[in-house]
Amino acid sequence: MPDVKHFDPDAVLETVVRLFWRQGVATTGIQDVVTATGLNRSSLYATFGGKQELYRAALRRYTDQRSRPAFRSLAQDQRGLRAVAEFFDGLIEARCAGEHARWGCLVVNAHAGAENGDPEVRALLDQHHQELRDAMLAALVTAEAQGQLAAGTDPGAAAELLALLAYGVNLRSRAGADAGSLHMTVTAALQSLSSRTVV
Amino acid sequence: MPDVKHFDPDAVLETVVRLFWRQGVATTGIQDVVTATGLNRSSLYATFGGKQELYRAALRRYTDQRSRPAFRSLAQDQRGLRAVAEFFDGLIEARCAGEHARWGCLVVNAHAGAENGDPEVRALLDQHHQELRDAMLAALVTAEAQGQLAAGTDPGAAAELLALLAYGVNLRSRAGADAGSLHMTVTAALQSLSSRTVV
DNA sequence: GCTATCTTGAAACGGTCATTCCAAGTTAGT
DNA sequence: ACTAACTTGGAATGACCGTTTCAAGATAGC
Repeated sequence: MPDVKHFDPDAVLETVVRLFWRQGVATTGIQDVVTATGLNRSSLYATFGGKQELYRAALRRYTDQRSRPAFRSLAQDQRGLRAVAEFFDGLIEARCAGEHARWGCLVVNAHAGAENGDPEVRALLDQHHQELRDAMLAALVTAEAQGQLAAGTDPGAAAELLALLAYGVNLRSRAGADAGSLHMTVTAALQSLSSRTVV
Repeated sequence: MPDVKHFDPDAVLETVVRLFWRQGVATTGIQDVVTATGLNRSSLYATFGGKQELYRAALRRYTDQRSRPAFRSLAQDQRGLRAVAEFFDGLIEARCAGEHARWGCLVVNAHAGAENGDPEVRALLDQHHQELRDAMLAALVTAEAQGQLAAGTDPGAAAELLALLAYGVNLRSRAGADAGSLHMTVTAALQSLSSRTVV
């Protein structure tokens, strides 16, 4: 009986993700969203609710579609430190060149804003961090089993270290950090964790 | 002949720093500044100019009064890796407890916002990064001279690594990261850089 | 005490913010 | 074709944004 939506909510949300990602939440107005998506306020509010709910939905979509797949392939990669190195290679490439260059990471950016006061947002940040750390841990456990880790290295602590390093890469890339310098830094980190038999 | 200011611009700026630091720039209105400082719009604009100039001044004050002194004492500390460890200890303590707990770092937060589009802000971020890296480097060169670094460790790359780690600590602490976990991570990082003769 | 020069208080500026409302339009089942 | 249920366009909401303006007040040198 009812009328049906004249747009694809998923495509709209993807547009919103990119808006918040590039410009930040606080500096992006509902008018920007209306202009970029082409739909009007009524449809926007009826579909997603207000701005904060829209931001939460964007954050969820970002982690679902971008973060988690990358974490999954890292966790499943059986090559140990090589897997970690390639994860960072892809990250740096995506952050410094191409369509999303200098956008950083939506989740990392969210840490710095005032929007992390929202408990639901905070929970998403924590979940994202845990998933990143766990993926690193899986790769490091594999590396350890293959004798790639330096003696006495705690995979758990090293996983947390690499996760924080990823935050740093995301942050600095947004301010224009040089890709070569970031690559060098990651290489140094991995070398410091590795037994010197592999490099 | 003229009248003289009825307030201390330096004290006002310190109040503004804390406002921007805690709440973020985008979410802090001029009205918030007026309320927090007690002075009115005329005096505010006559003394500091508009909001963007006020923010730039706050950033300069933050780096002058908070970042740079910490960097200086790190660079001058002759104990090598121990100096680095204490730098991070102080950082984590300041970020997770006390008056500024969960505020993160004003400069790190600035990376994520839209305000880094301002060339002058961008320059401040780059300068801050360089000073942090240089301080780390000085400590690491000292460590190397004392045989504290693992063979084959490049102090320059390691300095950059530790700088990025500091960004990660600042970011995650703002989202409520546990101090103990951060300490553990820093310890793991330093251990991975150290020759196993010292711990 | 007068004056030149600055500061201060308070109101007002146009613009943009997120959100709401409602009449008109569209659809699917009867 | 009629209707119930929903969507859409577009205007309107009041609140707040950063900034400007200007008359009144305060100060230091004469």
